[in-house]
Amino acid sequence: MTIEPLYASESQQSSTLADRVCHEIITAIVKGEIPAGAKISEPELAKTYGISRGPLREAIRRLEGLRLVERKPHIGARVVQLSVKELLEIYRVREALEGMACRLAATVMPQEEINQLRTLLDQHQSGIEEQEGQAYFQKEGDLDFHYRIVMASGNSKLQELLAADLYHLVRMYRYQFSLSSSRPTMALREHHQILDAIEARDEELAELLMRRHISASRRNIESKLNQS
Amino acid sequence: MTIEPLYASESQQSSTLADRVCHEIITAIVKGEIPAGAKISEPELAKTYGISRGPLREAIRRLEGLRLVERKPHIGARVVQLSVKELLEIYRVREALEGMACRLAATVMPQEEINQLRTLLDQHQSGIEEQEGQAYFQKEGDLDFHYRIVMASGNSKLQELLAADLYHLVRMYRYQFSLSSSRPTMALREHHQILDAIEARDEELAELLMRRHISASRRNIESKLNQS
DNA sequence: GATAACAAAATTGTCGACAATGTTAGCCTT
DNA sequence: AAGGCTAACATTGTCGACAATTTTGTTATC
Repeated sequence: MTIEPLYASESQQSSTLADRVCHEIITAIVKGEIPAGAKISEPELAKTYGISRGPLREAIRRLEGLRLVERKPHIGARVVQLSVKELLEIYRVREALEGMACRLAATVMPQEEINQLRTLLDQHQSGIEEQEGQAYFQKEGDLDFHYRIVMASGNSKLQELLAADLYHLVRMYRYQFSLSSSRPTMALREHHQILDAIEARDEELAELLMRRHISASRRNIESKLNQS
Repeated sequence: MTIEPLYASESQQSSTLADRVCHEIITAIVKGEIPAGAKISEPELAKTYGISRGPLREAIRRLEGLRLVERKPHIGARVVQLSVKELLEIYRVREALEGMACRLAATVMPQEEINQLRTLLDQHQSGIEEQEGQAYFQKEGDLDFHYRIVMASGNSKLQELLAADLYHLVRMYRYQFSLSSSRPTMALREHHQILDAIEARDEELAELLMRRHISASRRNIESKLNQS
């Protein structure tokens, strides 16, 4: 794994306890170590991370803004409860936003970055063939591709809404339901097609392919979860 | 003014100091009482609102999540600095998201709500004719229309991203630059056309008109700010 | 007069303690 | 025995004080 997921670089130590613990809790929630719907006990978490309740409460306030927890005054905070309806809503929003991101990327993404991303896709290919990195691809690799497209769009608001807000929830849903593309080969081919369109500077096709790609993921999830 | 802006109903007292003060600070920032780029002094603000620094810091953490302030460790928080580039980026994002919201609203918005919204537009009309409510329309009325469309979309993620996050910034930009539709009559006509399309359950047209409406606003801002 | 090093002040970060609210368990009444 | 009241407990909300870091102001040197 030579190229690391970009968003994992959030793991910088940020010199303040509240920020550091905030990232740790995000990871814990995303990976399900703190299960969905669980109550967040301030004294307990404070002890777990070895900090006081002050910084911890600040961290919880940020988690609230990220929609990872829901707070009720004088009652406490709970990890957000997952619903299939909301997951599908997120995918509809992603369709609109990432379609736009992809169109922008087709215009402004430097050739250098395109080459790097192509390399990343090749690594995903190897991972799938060897069956060893499949879990990685399912859980993180796919989103890493999307992440880079979004960052390449050059629209900072788009970057904030998707990469800083929505993607935490998407990752969480994937870990929880342990679903997400049971179609890694197909998804990877679509990634290549999208990148081809970007490299060809074909805005319209790039947007279309991205929307179709996300739409396919959504329908995949839909059928999987409806049958159960 | 019989129908109040819906998002103004955030002014509920939320039984905890941090939440209450958070809303107060949001209003102060949006209206420019705390000017853009200004440093947020914790002791000073704490004294202003008569609270301790604990809840205040929690409030600041939420403002950070709303992108209304930027925080640097050990240095402090500053009100976000406005840039024309970002404002235009927001409008591009709104084009995508509100276009989608409008398409959804065309499908699911109850006739009852459509009628209410039509009444609201009539009030805007009176306000413009009498020239008395023009300032209101420019600053809040327009966004209130958009707010209701978004809420009518039924997609909770869309509602969160737009109404809970982006709209604070949009309102702030409008107050700061004291710009926004110097074309209230034209904008109002477009609002009616959009509502017509929703009432006719014409998804495609509704989305198209909303995108065009926001795009026109953006170009209006663009030309205004480029000439200066 | 300008610059660098140092010291003092102010600000942010963190903590522990107290107050207010919500929850729970036990008791009493019906 | 079931339901409601009460009191004890636990948790959240708030505060003031202390520690760490940055900024500011001063002084001495070049």
